[in-house]
Amino acid sequence: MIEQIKLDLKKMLEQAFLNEFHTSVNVVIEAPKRIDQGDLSIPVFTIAKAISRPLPETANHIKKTIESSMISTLFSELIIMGGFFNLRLNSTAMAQKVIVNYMSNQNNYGDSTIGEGKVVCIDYSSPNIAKPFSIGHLRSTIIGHALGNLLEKCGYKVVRINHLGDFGTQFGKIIYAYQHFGDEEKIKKDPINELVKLYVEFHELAKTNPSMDDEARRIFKELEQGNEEYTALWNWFRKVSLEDYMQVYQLLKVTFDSYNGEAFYNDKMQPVIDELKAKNLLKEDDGAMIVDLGENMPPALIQKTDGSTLYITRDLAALFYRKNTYHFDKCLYVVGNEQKLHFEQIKAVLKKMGYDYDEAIEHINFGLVLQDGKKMSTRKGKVVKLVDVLNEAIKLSQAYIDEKSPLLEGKDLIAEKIGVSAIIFNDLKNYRANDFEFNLEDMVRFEGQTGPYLQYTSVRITSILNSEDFVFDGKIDYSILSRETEFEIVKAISQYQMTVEKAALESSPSILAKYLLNLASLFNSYYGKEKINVENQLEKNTKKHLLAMVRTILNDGMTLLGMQIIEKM
RNA sequence: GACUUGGUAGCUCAGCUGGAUAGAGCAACGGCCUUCUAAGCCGUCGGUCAGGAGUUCGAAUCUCCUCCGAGUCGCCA
Repeated sequence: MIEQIKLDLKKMLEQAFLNEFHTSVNVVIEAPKRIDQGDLSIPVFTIAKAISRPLPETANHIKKTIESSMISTLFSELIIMGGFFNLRLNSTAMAQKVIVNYMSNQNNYGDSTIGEGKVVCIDYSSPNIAKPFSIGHLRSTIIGHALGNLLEKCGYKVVRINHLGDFGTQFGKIIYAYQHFGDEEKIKKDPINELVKLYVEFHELAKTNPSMDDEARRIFKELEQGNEEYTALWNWFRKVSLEDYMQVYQLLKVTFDSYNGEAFYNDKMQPVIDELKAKNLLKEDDGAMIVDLGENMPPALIQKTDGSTLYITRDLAALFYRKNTYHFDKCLYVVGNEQKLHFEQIKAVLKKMGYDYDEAIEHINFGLVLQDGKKMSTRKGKVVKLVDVLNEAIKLSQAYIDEKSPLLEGKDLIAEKIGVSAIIFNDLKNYRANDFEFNLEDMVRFEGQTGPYLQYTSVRITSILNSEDFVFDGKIDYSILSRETEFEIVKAISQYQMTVEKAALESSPSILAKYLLNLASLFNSYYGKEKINVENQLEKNTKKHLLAMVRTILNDGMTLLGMQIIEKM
């Protein structure tokens, strides 16, 4: 709502300057850093320069223009402060608008229509079969899930795709290892760990025995061509791995529309290769088939010397399949920073093939999960399992509950919701592209800018609202909402929708996360100095309206991020 | 070496299409529970925004150079 006012003001002023000075100026309107500087601020420097007038004259001109305009009633004060022109909003009028707007959208407050009629595919989570669900996949899962929710809130139709890493040379290696030194019983008992052991062992031995790599490649090639023995093993590995991942998805409450992984595209790659050939883009180089992408980018390797395919070949097949099946307007890939080049290459190949939707493909990159400042690697066996981290967080929140509210009913489920949500929020509160040092202590922290802080805030409000019947009836004393402390909260409430849209458009859940922290902090300060359940009925009712709106937003926002809402803690 | 990305308080990070006195949380220290949940609130301490030069009325933000970390650079994904 504030955004709308800014926009109206900007347009009005720019038009006025155009009319009077025949100059097109860019009027910038921002929020001042300090409350005593008003609600909105316009730096006058550039405008004065554009119309070649002194600062004071320009500022006065702005003042007169606003005073004589249709929107003058929106403001209660116009202040000239040095080179800045500051405005204070008419808080009563503003508060009324916010309440009316809220009452007419109570069940879907903040919903946006910017994505109506558009389809977005999101490729996220995508763990590698036969490997543990790592902390890196956790990031992809959490970010992708939140983005899906944000986009849906904005009206997009979202297709959630778990592009399982269920194919590739790694399977040649694991099958080789299994056949040479594997043990069926052990795998049945502890599938993923045993498979990882085999994989790690393979790499150890292959260091001194390079022919093993050739052998693994051969096995994978035969698997690709349908060898029955290998296919049976592959199916088994896939099945036990998926069962393992499902535990994590259930804990995180994450679901997908499609689990089509790389293997699904096994029979869809030849057409891609044929098309590349037909378009004269494929050329042989050292026995492999590549697409030359010019001097600024390394070539894309489409087919290996032995004829088997690569990651990019499968991703291209997947891309075409998605385009034809879902007719997406955007296709997002929630994948780590280290694959930046890969996606640039995909776009480049697509463009070379003559397709025009390369701009629709977006690599939603995220920071690497580092350990001791270095990338974690499965090959060295240094993997932190996600289930362990989640369980650790749940255990800690159980300890917290036992200490702080030992009589709480349904402790176990609440502990799970707090622990899991803490992990999710910890990941989403920071800008996704930054690297992420793995630190269990930080991940399960329960004080300060954390998931539990948001949940706690919501619970506090619930507790107050439930103390006696409350109905959102709009019976409000606006002189209370227009006071400085309350009005700060009203302003924040009015910015929810804009925040959701921004987070969705920039694929940055952290924007929403920071907003929620700020809103919660505003409430907690307020709670610290104002009593809500006061004698005066109208005052009490007014304050409860404010709280109800804050809670609606907190709960909705947390849900969008993938966190879970609780009523008591 | 080339390209990408980052360097802001002791730690984790916001702020980056140029705007006012650079903000939070954690840690440290001091207050606040006979009153709506103290997983909270209030306060104190903490800064050469890596370094240098430039553009500008104005630079953490833009440009260039240097230093440091990370990632990627054909047969892994």
